[in-house]
Amino acid sequence: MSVTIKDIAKQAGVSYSTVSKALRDSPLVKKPTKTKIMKIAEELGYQPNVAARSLVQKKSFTVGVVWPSVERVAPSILITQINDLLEAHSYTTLLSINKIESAISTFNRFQVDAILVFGENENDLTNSKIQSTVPILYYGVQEDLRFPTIDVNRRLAIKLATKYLQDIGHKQIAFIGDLSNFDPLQKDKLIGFLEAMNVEHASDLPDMIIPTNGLEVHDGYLAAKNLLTKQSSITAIISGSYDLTRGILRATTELSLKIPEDLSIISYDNIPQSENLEIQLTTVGVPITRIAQRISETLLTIIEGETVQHSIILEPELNTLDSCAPLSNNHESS
Amino acid sequence: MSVTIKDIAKQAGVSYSTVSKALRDSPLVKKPTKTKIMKIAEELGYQPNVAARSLVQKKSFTVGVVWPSVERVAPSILITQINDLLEAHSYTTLLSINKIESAISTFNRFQVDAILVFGENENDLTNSKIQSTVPILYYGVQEDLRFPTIDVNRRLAIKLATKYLQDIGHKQIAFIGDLSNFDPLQKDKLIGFLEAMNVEHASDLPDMIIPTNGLEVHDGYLAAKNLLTKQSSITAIISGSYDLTRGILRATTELSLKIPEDLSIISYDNIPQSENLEIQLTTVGVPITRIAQRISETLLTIIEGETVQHSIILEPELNTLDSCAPLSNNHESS
DNA sequence: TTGTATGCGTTATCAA
DNA sequence: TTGATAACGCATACAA
Repeated sequence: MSVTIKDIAKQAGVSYSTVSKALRDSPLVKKPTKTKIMKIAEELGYQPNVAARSLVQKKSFTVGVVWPSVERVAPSILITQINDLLEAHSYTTLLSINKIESAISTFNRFQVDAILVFGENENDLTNSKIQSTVPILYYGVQEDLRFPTIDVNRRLAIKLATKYLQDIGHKQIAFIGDLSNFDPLQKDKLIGFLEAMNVEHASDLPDMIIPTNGLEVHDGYLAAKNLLTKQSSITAIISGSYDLTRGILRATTELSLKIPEDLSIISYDNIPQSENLEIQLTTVGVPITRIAQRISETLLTIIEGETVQHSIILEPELNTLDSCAPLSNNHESS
Repeated sequence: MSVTIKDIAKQAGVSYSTVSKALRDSPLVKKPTKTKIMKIAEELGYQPNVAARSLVQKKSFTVGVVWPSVERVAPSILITQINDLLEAHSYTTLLSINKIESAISTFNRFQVDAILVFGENENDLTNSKIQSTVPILYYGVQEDLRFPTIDVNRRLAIKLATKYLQDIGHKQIAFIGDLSNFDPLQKDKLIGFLEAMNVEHASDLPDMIIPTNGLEVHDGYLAAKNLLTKQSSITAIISGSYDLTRGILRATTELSLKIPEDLSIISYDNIPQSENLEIQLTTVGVPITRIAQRISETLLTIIEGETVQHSIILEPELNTLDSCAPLSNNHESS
């Protein structure tokens, strides 16, 4: 049986409405009474009942996050950051790993103040009839045109990377990315590459597009090892993800290739380089902190009932560090 | 503004208490009235308000899951299964990725019916004063002696595996596991190995204990490749995790080793083999379905207010498939 | 500065 | 078979 404000009131010898005010730090309560009440609440281990509060306030100070694919590691850092940001505004986040429809329904019953949806990229179920009184924000994929969406411009990211390499003289540039599933997010990166390379189809650059069988470290390793042992004309690599890059670096180390002297590398990446790699990577992408920031802001905005831009696209930035070098002449002749 | 039973009552021309009964499918309401009400509720997109319901019922039909380290992939399959199992009993699960203390506090305010904690293995904060009106169940690590815990017997798992290999004639058995962090869960596996091998310390078997630098596929790959290229006396490998095993298999494939003819392998594993490996692995561990089953049951039991065994240890099973073979004489001589 | 009364949406008890 | 009403825990407008 949990303790209520009435229990505190009894202990403190005041009315329970006074307790309610005191706990909310209202100026309508004298300091001594307030401190006394606070102390008793503390002692009794009082926890305000969210149900009761949200019933009267019509607000739960809670954001529901729909996360149907827990297995995927990538968004987990993002979630953590969003959680922290929202917490600073005294919002709690709660996750549901149910299917999107049922999760949204749950959150509606719980009267959360907003819902953030991490879409499943696999199946775009635009047909599903989502009913929600609560405002919804999508991240990643536009699944439902009725609700605003935030996404990052992956295509431009890879395009930027490619152009940069071209600017510093590279022509033989390889793109290593996962094209094994029909993940539109991964495909988009390839398109950015094709655009920068000024070709229509992937088949126009058979030697420069190196598909992997997944997004794991080892996939990058295999692709790079394969590429670098048999083909020496490549002077730069663009990697579609951080994990692939780690694999690529393992391959170059094994082959005793020096970065950036023998090979330039740019990695698509959102995550600030926490792990100490052998080298400071040149990366391209939208920093995850910026994504988290923008999502949190937008969430708070739609909670206020204000409307937001329907489709928010976050633009990537190139972060030039040590893993790229201009193409020197002696390199070209090798 | 969401629709309430009063809105439905008005539409249907009945009292709202009748609506309440009808929606709960009470026998106290005539069929025609019931169907009529149901229909209107449907049309209006009615969603029952959990706050109001749990306020009066003192029950939210919700289980809170504390999951402070979203990044870790391993438990995610488990959570998914538990979620499904509980859903079948009409319970909803909600996850929190906050720190354990704050997550538990949140769930208390939400008046969930039970809390499941996936402990952080890194820091055992037994000292933290956790206040909870709601019953708690720990999984993995016993962090707080006041609450019941479910765990799997990793030590026995590896011991079983080792003994089995010994039974079929192997003597030169290697254990590949992650000992890089001070993760007690991983350490426990090593102890099982040492017990079966009948030695006190890891230093007694320098050539047979192969530590990796992590639990990733590539870590297993490196360890195995290193081991198998320089040391040929090993006839069997016990792998501390499924991912390590995948790496090990890549190494053996590269080295053209035949499993089980040239080398026997047993993998620690909870997950039913979904991925089609080249070979049907002999595995040891507690099947994840069994873990999920037991956790769900226990959760439901403590929700009923009944007490459960304080420390539940799930015992592993050996699942002998194709990756192990008795040690033949010609092998021994090689 | 404190206390009283009302209502949030729902279930449950009792009366009709 | 239906309807009126109290109660859940809390916040708040209003009275004291």
